[in-house]
This record gives sequence, structure tokens and C-alpha cells, in this order.
Amino acid sequence: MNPPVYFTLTPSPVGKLLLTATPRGLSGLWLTGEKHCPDLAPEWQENPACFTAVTTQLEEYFSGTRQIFDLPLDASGTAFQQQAWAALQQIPYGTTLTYQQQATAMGRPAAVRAVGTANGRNPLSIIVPCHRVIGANGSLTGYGGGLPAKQWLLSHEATTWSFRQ
Amino acid sequence: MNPPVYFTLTPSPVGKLLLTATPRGLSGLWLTGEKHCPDLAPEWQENPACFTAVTTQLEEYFSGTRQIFDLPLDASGTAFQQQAWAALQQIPYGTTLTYQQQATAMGRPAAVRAVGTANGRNPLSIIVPCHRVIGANGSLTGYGGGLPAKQWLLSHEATTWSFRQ
DNA sequence: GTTCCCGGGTCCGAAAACGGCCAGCATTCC
DNA sequence: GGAATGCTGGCCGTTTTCGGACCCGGGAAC
Repeated sequence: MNPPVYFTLTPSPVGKLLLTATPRGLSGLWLTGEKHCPDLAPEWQENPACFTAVTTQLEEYFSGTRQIFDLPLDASGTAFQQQAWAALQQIPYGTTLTYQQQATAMGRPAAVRAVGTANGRNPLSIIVPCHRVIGANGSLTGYGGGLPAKQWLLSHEATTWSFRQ
Repeated sequence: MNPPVYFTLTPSPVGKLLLTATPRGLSGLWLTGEKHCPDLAPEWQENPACFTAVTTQLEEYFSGTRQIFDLPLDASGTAFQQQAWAALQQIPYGTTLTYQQQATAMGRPAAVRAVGTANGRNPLSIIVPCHRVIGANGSLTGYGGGLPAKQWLLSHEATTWSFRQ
């Protein structure tokens, strides 16, 4: 009935990561301890081999040599959430947007709060860069993985940013 | 901004009735004292002249000479409520349905309880004949205007029923 | 057998609560 | 003054909670 779910755990500079995938693609990437990080489900199968491409690209990202991920994704969410997450993927490496700008870009300028909520439910941290959205006054406002991680990611991107991929 | 609301009060065999209307049509008909009968709002305008067609048809109904109402209606409610109230209007004079049958007729056989709730919120008593829906075991179950009124309406319809309008 | 009553199960829609917001305004401190 | 801080109200999709004009099954009474 339901497709199988594979998972693995892997370390990173911002803490341990939980990765999940279905046959269609990567379905989850959480910092363990993140607010919405799920518990391991008994039916999930540990299978690090599925994730070699992911972990490779993550290592490149963390070493500063990769700015764009190229992976099949399979995040599930409501129509509005999908729309919000799609908007996130348009934000270039090393740059930021305000929640308001994101809402406007989505054609829903009044749905600012709902955008914040949808970003918070993003199941693909880092790869879908919800950390690149900040408050209108420049403050970081919030991050499921904790504000220090958000800060770390933003300054990492700022210091490794360059015109060349 | 909001359209004007007119109202009047009129007696009937089942008790005093509160009628409200907008320029689009009749928007409410409650037995005063009915569970969801609203209080008179200060912005409403008393205007019996609006309601001559309504009161005429009601008199005909109560005297047994009218089985079908022909009036512009303007009841406001959720999509589900509209659907339920539309189903009610399909029930012929003098006949009854169970909540279960109504739910099935609406294509939502499992929403039996929700149908009961929606019927209870019917703002157009008598004209939208929620009194024609009874329990699966034949009991009257409930009625916002009180079970005696439901009983009265059903037996009135039973005794005056005929093939001819 | 049959009827009546009662409790529990379930299922829905509606309403209320909840955020990773933001602008406007008032208040405070320099 | 002027900038920083705090509160307030409105926004909007989602989640949670709530309550009910039900219904089925079982047990007791006859």
C-alpha cells in the first residue's frame, strides 16, 4: 500500500541529520532535535546506501563547494505548502528574503503569517532553504532547527558565496 | 456595505414567527423561541409590506391549500449547509425521510450526524422543510422549534395531503 | 420472542486556537 | 528630537477541539 520509507542518520556541522526517502526521492531532512523532527517509525528501513548522492552533496555544501542541490525530492504537503516550498527554492544561495517578499512572490501578499507557518513545516531543511527567509526588520525571527543553526547557515553561505558555482 | 435587512413578526398555528429578508429574498423564518432564533438586530428595519407574498403563502400552507412555496430565498450558510438545505427542498409535502436517507441522497452517506447539525441550522423553517426528516427508527428525534411543533407540522401535512396541489 | 432503554462508538462540520508576520502607535530612554 | 522597545490588531492556512436533530448492539423487562 504505502511506498517503503528508507532512512539514515548522518553528522553535519549543524548537528546530526535525519534523512528519509521514498522510491520517488528525498522526503525528509531534519536536524535531529528540530521542532518538527519525526520519531523513527518502526516500518522505516535503515538504508544508508540510498543516500550516497545526498550525503555527498551535503558534504560539498558544508565545505562551501556546492550552492545548488540536484536531487529528486518527494516532500508531501498541502497545496499551499508546496507553493511556499517552491518559492523557497527560488531564493539564491547567500541571499535572503523577508516573509513578506516571499508572500508577495507567491502572489498572496496578505498571507504572510501563513507563509511563516508553511516554511516552518518544510520537511527538507537546508535543501529547501527556509533559513534564507528573515523578518522584515532584519531579525532572524525563527527556525525549526534553532536560531543558532539558522545563523550558522546564513553566515556559512555569506562567507563562501562567489559568482562561480 | 451590507444589504439592508427587513423583518416582521406574524402569528401562526405553531406560534409567532419572525421573518427576515434582504433585497435578494427571504433570509430567515424562525418560530420565536426556537433554539437558533436570533435576537432582533438594531439595524434591521421593520417592514411588513415586504412580506405580503410570504404571509399569504404561509396562510395558504397552514390552511392546507398550499403544498409548495414559490418565493425567492436568500439563506446564507456554508457549502455543506446549502447542500443539506437543498436536499430538504426535494422532500415532497406530506412525506418523510430519515437523516440517513438524506445523507445518502446528498452523496455523503457517512455524514449522517453532520446532516443533522446542518438541518438544525436551517434558517427557513417550514419553507425549507427540515421537519420532514426523522430518525431511522421512526422517532422524531429533534427540532429546533420544539418537537410538538414538528409533530404538528407533520400531522397537518398528513391530514391535508392530496394528489392535487 | 419482542420491545424498550441505554451506553458507547464514530464520524463529521464548524468554530476556536495557533503560529518562524507585520504595520501602526504609544511609551521610554538617551 | 529620535531611535529602540512593546503592545495591538489584523491576516491567513492549518490544526485542534468541540459538540451533535445518529445509530447500532446488548441487556433487561415482559
